[in-house]
Amino acid sequence: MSELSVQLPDGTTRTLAQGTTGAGLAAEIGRRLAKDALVAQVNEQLTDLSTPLVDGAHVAIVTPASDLGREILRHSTAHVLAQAVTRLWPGAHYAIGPAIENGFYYDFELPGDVHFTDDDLAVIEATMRAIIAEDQPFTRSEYSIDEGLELFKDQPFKVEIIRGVASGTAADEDLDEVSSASVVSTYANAGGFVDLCRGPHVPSTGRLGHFKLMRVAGAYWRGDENRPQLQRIYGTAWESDAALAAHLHQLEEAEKRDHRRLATEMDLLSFPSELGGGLAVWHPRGGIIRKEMEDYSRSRHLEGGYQFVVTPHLTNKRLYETSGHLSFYKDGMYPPMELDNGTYYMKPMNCPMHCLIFKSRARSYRELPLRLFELGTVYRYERAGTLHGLMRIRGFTQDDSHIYCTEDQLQDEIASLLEFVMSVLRAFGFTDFTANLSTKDPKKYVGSDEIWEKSTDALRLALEKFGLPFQIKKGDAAFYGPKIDIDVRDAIGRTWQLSTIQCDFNHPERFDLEYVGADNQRHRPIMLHRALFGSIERFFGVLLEHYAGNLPTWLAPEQVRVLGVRDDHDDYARDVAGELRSMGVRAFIEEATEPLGARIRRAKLEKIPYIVVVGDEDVRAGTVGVNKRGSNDPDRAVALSDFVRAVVAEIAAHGAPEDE
RNA sequence: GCCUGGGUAGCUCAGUCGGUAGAGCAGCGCAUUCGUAAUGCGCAGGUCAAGGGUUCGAAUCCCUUCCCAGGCUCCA
Repeated sequence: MSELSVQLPDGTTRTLAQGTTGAGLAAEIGRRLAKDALVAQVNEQLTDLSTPLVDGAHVAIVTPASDLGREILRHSTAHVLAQAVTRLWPGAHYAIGPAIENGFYYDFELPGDVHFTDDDLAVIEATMRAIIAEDQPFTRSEYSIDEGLELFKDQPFKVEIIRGVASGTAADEDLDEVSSASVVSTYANAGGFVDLCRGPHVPSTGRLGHFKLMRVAGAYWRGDENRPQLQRIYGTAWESDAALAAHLHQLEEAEKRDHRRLATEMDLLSFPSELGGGLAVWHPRGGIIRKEMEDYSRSRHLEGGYQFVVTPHLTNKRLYETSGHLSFYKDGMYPPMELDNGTYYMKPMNCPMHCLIFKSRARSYRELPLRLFELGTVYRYERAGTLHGLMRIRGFTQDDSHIYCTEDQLQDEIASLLEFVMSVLRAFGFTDFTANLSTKDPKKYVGSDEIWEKSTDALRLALEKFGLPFQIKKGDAAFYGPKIDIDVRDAIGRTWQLSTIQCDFNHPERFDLEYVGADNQRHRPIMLHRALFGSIERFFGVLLEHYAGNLPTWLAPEQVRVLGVRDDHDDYARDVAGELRSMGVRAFIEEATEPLGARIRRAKLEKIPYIVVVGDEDVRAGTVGVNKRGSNDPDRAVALSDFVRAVVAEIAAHGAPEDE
């Protein structure tokens, strides 16, 4: 009667006095756990440590060094941020402040026309540290809706959240802010700061402290650009100073491999402001990498049964009226050019033009699947603030292909596409793939339910067949058909969405595409869109970051640099480089006008895969000294013919399908 | 497009209170002739993003435009 029992994660049962809280349980288990405990997880539900446990519950104590623990820390740190801001700017409105990956944010509106600047972060952070030093308890209370509205009457964003929840029109994230549709829960700290929150929170602010405010940014209230723009402060928070330092170090590492920085350092390309934003020029060193990528792509497509097509950069607007894109995407297109015989646009996509190729004559079922491929350059007027290096630009080239097939061919075609895509991505060094399968948005789609179901199944089966882990994104498909997006994980664990395979029931309809079947009847083909790199520019950026600029030999702009020890070795060095070049290797020399160490250092900094040093012994014996990138232990006296053969083989192997 | 912060030599950056432009690296020249991550000396390099304004005087203060960064929104 006066006891209760709970089950712990290890399966054991504990008998506790009636009214024991999560904190009490942690204390019974051990002093260390009591000190570390942040919140309790009771029957999968997170509660404050101060909440009494219920009989028969499964209880786990959440500690900082866990995903859940960090999320709690981050959420509580966000509250401290809001408390600090209201202390520094009395009358500040605070909106929402969730935990996010690696940290947290909180959105604010300051009184008057005041805005945070970067310099304010240090002041806010100092105030937060003071609040943490005060070790203020987080005290939970519950109120009725009316009481809640009264309590937050000076906080318009909180009022809007409470009203929304009360009227049942709230978004999911708002439910995190209150407790239920009829109960408003709050957490109070010292000094009169109260925040709306479902909780739970750490017991007191003293549990926090391993955090750093990162930046201030604008963010629309409710994510709606027609509503007021608030100011968002981002921070990162961790369970220990060591974990915080590790995260900051990781950010520095990511910055070092930033493709914009590497592209400049390695003299690959630039974005001259004379061109305008989001438009790149490729320098010789970037150009040769791009050529290798394109050559490889073309050769694989040729093997894969694709037919190459070329379409213009400009088109009469009628084409996009037919495709139906003009009404949807006009804002994302460059403005029209009015000419004598009509209105023209820069092309933002290749698909409608490929449809015209399909339509140019009668098609037989014997031609299907018809796979059209083009490295097609398109122009999209991306909004100024969205541009980001090579990842988001205004002029770019898609490795774009459109496949026309019958319904019966759909299944096999998708399966072979998936295999093709991953095989090519592997050749570029990516090995870790995941996928998203986007399904029909019931509010916005064209095509019959049967075809949606059939094609969605085909996509799903293909993913399952390859054992590719995937998540279903319900309702995330474009209106014209379901799709698979493929993400790759890079060398430092970031994921990038690259390839896409999309079913399209819209274009064949709008362009009235037909083929004649074996039954001598006309049929509508299904169209698949497929981009593998997505955009060559973006893929190039991802590659650079993945390899931190240390591109594999087949892609490296300069593959071998030959250095004579003294200038009387330069002639032999030239012979070596010439021999390599005659075998198709990009090899160059740097004459011996500087000490060898300096020239080696430069070549290393330029991330050249092979540095070849030749001196007296080499001239005599027809050998070279090979200093391979990443190695600190050069090979001396390698026969030139052996070296040439090895490098040529390495370069040739790049793109060999992995099953060879 | 919106919010905040920026734009100084090819790159990275300094430039105080408004007094007229600096460093390192890279480049070029000369010397140095060297066996695996920096040889020395010298030279050159600038419409301080662009335009306008205030001022005796503007890299510096104000306005407009362009470009960049981080976010938000958007992304066929």
